[in-house]
Amino acid sequence: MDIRTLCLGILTMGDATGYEIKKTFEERLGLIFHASYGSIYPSLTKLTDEGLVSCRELSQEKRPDKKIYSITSTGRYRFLEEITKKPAPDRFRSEFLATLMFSHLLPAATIAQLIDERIADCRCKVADLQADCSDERTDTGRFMCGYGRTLYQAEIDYLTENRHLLEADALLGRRAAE
Amino acid sequence: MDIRTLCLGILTMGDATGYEIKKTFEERLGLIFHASYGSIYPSLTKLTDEGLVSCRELSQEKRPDKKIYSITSTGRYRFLEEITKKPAPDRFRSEFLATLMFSHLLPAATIAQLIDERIADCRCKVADLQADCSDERTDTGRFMCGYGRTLYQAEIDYLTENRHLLEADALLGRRAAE
DNA sequence: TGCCTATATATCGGATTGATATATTATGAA
DNA sequence: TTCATAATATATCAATCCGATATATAGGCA
Repeated sequence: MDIRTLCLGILTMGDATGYEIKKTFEERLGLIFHASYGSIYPSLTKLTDEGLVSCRELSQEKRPDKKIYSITSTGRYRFLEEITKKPAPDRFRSEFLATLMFSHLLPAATIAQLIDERIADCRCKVADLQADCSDERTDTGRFMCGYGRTLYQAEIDYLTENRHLLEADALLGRRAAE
Repeated sequence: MDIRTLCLGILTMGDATGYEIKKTFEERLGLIFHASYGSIYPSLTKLTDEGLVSCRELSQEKRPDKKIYSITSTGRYRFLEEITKKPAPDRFRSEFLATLMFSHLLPAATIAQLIDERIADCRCKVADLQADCSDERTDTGRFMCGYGRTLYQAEIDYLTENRHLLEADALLGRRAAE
């Protein structure tokens, strides 16, 4: 599944412009999938060429012109085909964890600060998700919020209980380097 | 932090060939960061050009020739600079969750099977990490294993307790489509 | 007045993936 | 025995995607 397919998915929920699709990615898929204009606009052009979406232009007076995209019936069928395929494994990349892998090369205070900031970030995300959840009207929406909240909370708990392991390696590494 | 930097980090642990660096990514950074040959080999070439690593060639009799890379002192310094920077936010992409976002378009049985398979995958990963953990000799290694295990277990628990929310939406969606 | 945010489209360089090519040996199954 | 495939090793290519940047207008606010 690529961004082209997910644009199609977003259009099953209603017509939208490229700009609105970007907002949907941020607001509703933020936990799951990211997409930039640099991939969304070319996707929409390609989908139009393939007849999976249609496009009507709307000139506005006080705003730049809009291109409003609608999914076609071919597009709807293609999207169903795509989401019926076995999903590819998750892709994950964490510079935070990559840094922690080298704890023994860093001062213990740096590691401590890094973890403090991470925990603060996670708490912030838990709070945001908690707030969003009450606005969600579907069970699927609530499921997604809960999913994020649970995993962020699990991370907070794990970091709090096990950070001493890294802080110990940072101290040992320093001593070894002296 | 890019793959170039992480190759440098792996070389702080000892000399290695491109092939061995790839194995290290899979075995020790599998949870955290992925890299393919298509990014590792060009990285090593560039790092050599920049003087951050050095390279000696070793012709082998019963194997293809090796290029063994070593980090230089400039490289070591550069790596420390890089990991002292504030880490960029995690990048995450899940086709599994993206599919679940559209539960209402799929039969309840498909959703159920998808979640069953996901739980099986997670259990498998928890078991692998459990086994790996006993081989780890550093606190940092044990911390990383524990981190993965905790998050996969949290996912299993959440899916088990909340899958009914999605299965309900799948049934509702079907009924609405009829 | 100046600055930021929001609306809206578009493109470009650079990073990265996944597949493929090439070549040899070892291992295990049929 | 024979066939397949895993392991060792390097390298490149098309396609994908991100982050930054360009362009333009309007509204809010200090």
